[in-house]
Amino acid sequence: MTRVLIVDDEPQMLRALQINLEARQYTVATAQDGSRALDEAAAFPPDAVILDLGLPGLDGTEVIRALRVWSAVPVIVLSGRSGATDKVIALDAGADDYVTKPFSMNELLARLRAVLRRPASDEPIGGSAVIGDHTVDLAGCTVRPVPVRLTPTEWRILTVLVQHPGRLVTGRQLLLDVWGPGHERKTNYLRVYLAGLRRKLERDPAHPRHLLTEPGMGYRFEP
Amino acid sequence: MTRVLIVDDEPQMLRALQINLEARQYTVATAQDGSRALDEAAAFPPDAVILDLGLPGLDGTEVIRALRVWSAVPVIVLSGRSGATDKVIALDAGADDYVTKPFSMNELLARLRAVLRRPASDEPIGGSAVIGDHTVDLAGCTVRPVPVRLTPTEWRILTVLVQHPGRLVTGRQLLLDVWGPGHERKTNYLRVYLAGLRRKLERDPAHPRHLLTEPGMGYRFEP
DNA sequence: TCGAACCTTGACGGATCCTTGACGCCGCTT
DNA sequence: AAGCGGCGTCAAGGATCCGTCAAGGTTCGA
Repeated sequence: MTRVLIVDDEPQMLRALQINLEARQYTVATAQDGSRALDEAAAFPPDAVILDLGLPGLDGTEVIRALRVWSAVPVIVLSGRSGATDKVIALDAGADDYVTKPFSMNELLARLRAVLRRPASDEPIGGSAVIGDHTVDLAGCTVRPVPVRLTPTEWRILTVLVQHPGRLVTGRQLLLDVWGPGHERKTNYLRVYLAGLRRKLERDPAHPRHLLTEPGMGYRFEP
Repeated sequence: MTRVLIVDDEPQMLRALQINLEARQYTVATAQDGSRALDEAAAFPPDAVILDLGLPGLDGTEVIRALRVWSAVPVIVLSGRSGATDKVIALDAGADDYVTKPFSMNELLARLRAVLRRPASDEPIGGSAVIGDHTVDLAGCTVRPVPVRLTPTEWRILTVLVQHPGRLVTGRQLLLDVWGPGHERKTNYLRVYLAGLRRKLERDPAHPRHLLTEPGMGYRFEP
């Protein structure tokens, strides 16, 4: 179920939004001022936030900035002001969209669908993976129980693969993440380093079970 | 360098946007109609698209849908219409933002920064479908629970079909999306690859239930 | 200065995939 | 009944991609 946090100080607006969203099967949480909104977002991380700018106490822009310190949750700003500078300030503070009152409920819902459509970016940093007889710890850059020495480039490649377990990673994506823009064509790098990783980690490097290759597509880490 | 593709049929609007964006160090590509925009986006994938809705020929909404078949690039729609239904249609077609003319250049730039801020998702669009005993995951290019290996061309065809569930996709459209312009006559490709897909995914390849042929028309994915 | 570890680059055989043509089946038309 | 076009199937070739190896080139510390 998709959780939406609505922040507004006007009870009737809050209620109207809540009814409309719940009718569309969203789970709704509400807050009437900025600090309570931050508490609520921290306690139960929502999938999206609808935020009125004209809040008592903490300014709406400050709420966005505070949220953005630790969360990438999509934020749609509601505001009575239609001035361009207000929009610029809110968007640059970290808002994803800006809707001017009065607005159409259908438009707001469409914009909500639009920001929710983007891939949820709650991917954790680090993690660990089991390959053959080895357990690799990405955060600590260590391999247990038998210590195996990996080069920096090998670590970067392994990190990208392990952070998308079971999913295919395009050769282009891998080259982009590890070597940066401008190296998308050097697929031979990947061949060399994947061979090295398999030789060091796989039980049978000739028949890998975890660091798989998808011909023509890319590579995949299979847990 | 951040690449932005601007699509507008009015030369002066095109020029004004280009000058403003280039002054902010963006790399700008332009197109004056929908089909050229799609060609340009396929040849040099941009990091964001600014799209005028009132295009000659191909409708702006259709441009978004065609883009969304294979790309998740952020799209900001420009439009002279401020009606709520127009916004809803464009946003649900896959647009990320909707700006009504006349607009402030600073606001547009702020919205551009907002859509570019989200993690670079040059990954293909996701989605999943059930075919026979298999569940195909387009985002991860995986088939569960029994792993099935599909070739790159098979994935591209399946992506186009699954993105239009229940709807007919003409052979021409399929050839255009998968092989690009200039291959519209090679319908035998489709026969070969559809046969391969059915052999790998359908329970009874001789009597397909999900990857259907509409004689004389094209193909259809039936969920 | 030297050496070691690492990164780049090229070449080659083998595996995989794409393309192409041929053949037979089926439904429709003549 | 014969002809025709669209479709499914199959196999062979050519093109492309991948695994492997080895030889420089670079960086960094001893």
